[in-house]
Amino acid sequence: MSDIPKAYEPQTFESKWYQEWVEQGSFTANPQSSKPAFSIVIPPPNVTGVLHMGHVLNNTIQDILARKARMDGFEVLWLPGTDHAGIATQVVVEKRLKKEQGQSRHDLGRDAFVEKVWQWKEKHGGIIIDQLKKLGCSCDWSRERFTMDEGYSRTVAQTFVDLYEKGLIYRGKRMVNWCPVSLTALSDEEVIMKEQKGFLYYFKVEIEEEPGTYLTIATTRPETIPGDSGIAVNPKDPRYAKFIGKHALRPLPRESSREEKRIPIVADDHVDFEFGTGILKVTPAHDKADFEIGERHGLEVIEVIDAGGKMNDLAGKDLAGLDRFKARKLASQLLDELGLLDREEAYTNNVGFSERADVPIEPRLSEQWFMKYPSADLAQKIVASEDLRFYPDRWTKVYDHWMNNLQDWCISRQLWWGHQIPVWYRGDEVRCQVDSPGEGWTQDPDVLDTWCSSWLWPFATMDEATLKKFYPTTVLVTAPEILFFWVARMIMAGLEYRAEKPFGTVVLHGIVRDRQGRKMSKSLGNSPDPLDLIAQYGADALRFGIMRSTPRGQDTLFDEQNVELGRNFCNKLWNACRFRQMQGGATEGELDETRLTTDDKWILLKLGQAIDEIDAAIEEYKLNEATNVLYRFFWSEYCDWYVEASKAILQGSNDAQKANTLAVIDFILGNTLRLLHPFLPFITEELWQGMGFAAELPREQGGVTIMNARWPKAIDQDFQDCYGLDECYVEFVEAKYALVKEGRNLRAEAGIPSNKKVRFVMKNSREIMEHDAAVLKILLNADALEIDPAFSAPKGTPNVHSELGDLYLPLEGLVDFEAEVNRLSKEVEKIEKEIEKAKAKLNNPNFASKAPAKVVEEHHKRLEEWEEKLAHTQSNLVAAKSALG
RNA sequence: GGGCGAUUGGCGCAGUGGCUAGCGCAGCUGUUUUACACACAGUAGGUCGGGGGUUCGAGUCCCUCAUCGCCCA
Repeated sequence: MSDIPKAYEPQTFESKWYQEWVEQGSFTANPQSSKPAFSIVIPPPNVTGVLHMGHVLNNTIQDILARKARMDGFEVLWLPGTDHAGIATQVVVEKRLKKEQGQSRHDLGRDAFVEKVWQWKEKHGGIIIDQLKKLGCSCDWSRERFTMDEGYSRTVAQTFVDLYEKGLIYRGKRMVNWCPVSLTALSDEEVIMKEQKGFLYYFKVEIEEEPGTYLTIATTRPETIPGDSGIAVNPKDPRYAKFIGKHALRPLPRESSREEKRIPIVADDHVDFEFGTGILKVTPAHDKADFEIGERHGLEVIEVIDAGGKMNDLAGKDLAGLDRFKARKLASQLLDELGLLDREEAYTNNVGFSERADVPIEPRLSEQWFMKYPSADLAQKIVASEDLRFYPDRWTKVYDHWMNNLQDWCISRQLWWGHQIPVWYRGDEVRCQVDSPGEGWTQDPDVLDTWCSSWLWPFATMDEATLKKFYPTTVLVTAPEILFFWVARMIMAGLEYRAEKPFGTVVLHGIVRDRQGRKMSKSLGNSPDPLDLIAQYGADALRFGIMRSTPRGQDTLFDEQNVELGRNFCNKLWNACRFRQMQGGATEGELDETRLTTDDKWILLKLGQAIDEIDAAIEEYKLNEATNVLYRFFWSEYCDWYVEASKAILQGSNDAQKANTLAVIDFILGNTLRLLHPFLPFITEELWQGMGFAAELPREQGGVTIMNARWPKAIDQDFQDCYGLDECYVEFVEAKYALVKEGRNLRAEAGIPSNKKVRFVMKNSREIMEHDAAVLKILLNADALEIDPAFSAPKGTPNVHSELGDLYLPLEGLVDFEAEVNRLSKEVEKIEKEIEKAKAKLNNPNFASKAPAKVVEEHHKRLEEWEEKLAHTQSNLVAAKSALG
């Protein structure tokens, strides 16, 4: 590091170190290791995906935890991989096929299409993995897994067979959420409720038994009228009781015969009499609640919308062939023409949308595979008993609520890309087994929901030896969005198949939003490309920026400024190391207790405090807090105060003292680099090597890479005793620095530029040692600092009062007394207010009698301090006034 | 409709019932001083969403209302 560039240029070393780490095998987990295990499985990103800010946040957290654990002496496994993402991937490849060859998947046929998807995956599936490497993720790439790997797929199939044999998987004709664009069933979790502005159509039906009598029904979906097979009212609703058991005439299709139009009026408790007119049209084929009502009353199921969302022949001549939304308009028109449309009202309701295709789902009766969740009770208990913990812990309630309302899981998808269901048919025979029973058997064409494979991720990715060492995993880091999709299901799968929880802790982080709080999305164009940010600022800067701005468990409002701030921090670190290098001298000298200055003791104690705070923060997964402590310690405490103070020695001529200061600096920097390494892996490695810290250490303590360095130890009592680190030095040094601030303020008030050297006089009230005087001088940028306990200043000399004494800025006729009077008057006013407040409190007899003695005493002391300050300021004010004349 | 969360200087956030409510960014003023202008120094800016209550004492605890966000129906 002889030739360090002035500015921090991450591009010059980030990829170099990553390659080095991989070549050294630093990320590889050894199941035979005798060290304690720490393991994380990555939430596998979609194989079709590209890195977005959410991944950056998610993986940075995991990397911090993994790197910290390595430094703590754990054998770490961070297991990476990707997810085959059934619908998303199939759609991507289908679109491509259409564009490039003008073909649909049906033109190719199933086998050829699946082959195409594999080709696509081989070619493009590695993109996101490469991007994670750019971010610095220390995953064990030798164990990279894909949910469609052969071994993994087999486990998925075996699990299906097992649950089938246990009677937990069954096939049935049910109402499912159907996506008319993807042409597949979806699970409840894949349906997103969205508010939609629409209309409530009020239409009339005639009572068959009472010609001329009409009932008015409100519906949001008049196009489904041809599918109505009944009318329902609440039996407790007096308005309609007399119609129960009679029949209504369904107005559509128009061409139906009177007999075909005749539908029964039934009584059902589930009808809400507040909604609309309190009368419900029942369409069992196209609404889940209606289906249930239909079942209770034996109503016919009339399907009028096909799989693609178009009206079929049963919808009647007028509507057949139309898209469902066009049909809605036409249906209301037809009702109007028939004189049966009473009115339309604007109405906002919640409509379920397909998560993937972003179109309204169509409830549809179809033959699907369903799963009753295994080990659900245990899964609920293990979280309730805190044997498995969520951070932040409020998510336990959300989890619990979902677990209390478990619905069977629709696991079949009408796709080609995925794990084909291991069920075989020959004539009427059905067999559930992993491999084909032989000739003449055909496999169920459906594939499994992607989550029905990824729920096995924490163990299906590991071989026996790995499981033995690393299962259950230590922590799972993910977003609450997939608490039900994935986390809850993994818990159940883990308990069922490993008889053990899949992870001890779940860390749930927020969503990355833009500055205005909007979710980042491609269509809004508000999502920056992390790779661009890395190219511009460096991966470390991106990591630091996002961690520093991410409140625990709350959403992150992302602003590129955060990354810039991260870059600035790296630049500061870079230059602080550069400054050390420029002082020359050997690295890592021993600390000599007898030569430690008050500033040395202060910074060592501050380091100790920072280590304690960082340890505590990481322990609770408050990584932003840890980041902030690092920022504060390094920038404000070390650079702004300690380094500046150390110049009093480094620019002096005492070589032995200089060497000791350098030893303190090396001690602090060595610790700081290690503390920062999990957050900023690249720059810390570059500097660790460049500063020569690596050279002197054994391999397992950071000799080869900072990755293996030991996490800093707390500055414990032994250390403090050994180096005479008493808390009284913190107090003294902070009083010293407070005096510096006051003195600098005096200069600024007097309009003296910060680079102009001036003379100060200190009338000290406590003993000031030579070193401390030198530090005061350099920090005040004074050309002279006289220490004179008997100093008598000319009247009106600007001065400040402090714990260590009074500091005067003799200006010989240059004082602007008017400004001074102004400033001091304000000061007096402020102090008087504080005194009033303190007095009021102390004069309250209840305060004296009920508050703890310690608090009362503190208030007395505070009052005294204020009064002393007031006296001083007032005398200054009087002097300034008299000088003014 | 049910649940969860948020509300503290312009912005983003900290704040175990008790120091003068902190921090960072942005702002303003000054400075190219020998690590860093991606910097340094100084400085302004807040009756802690409203209202009640408990308490000697409330940003902090309780009740209530309001606004915003998320999840579930």
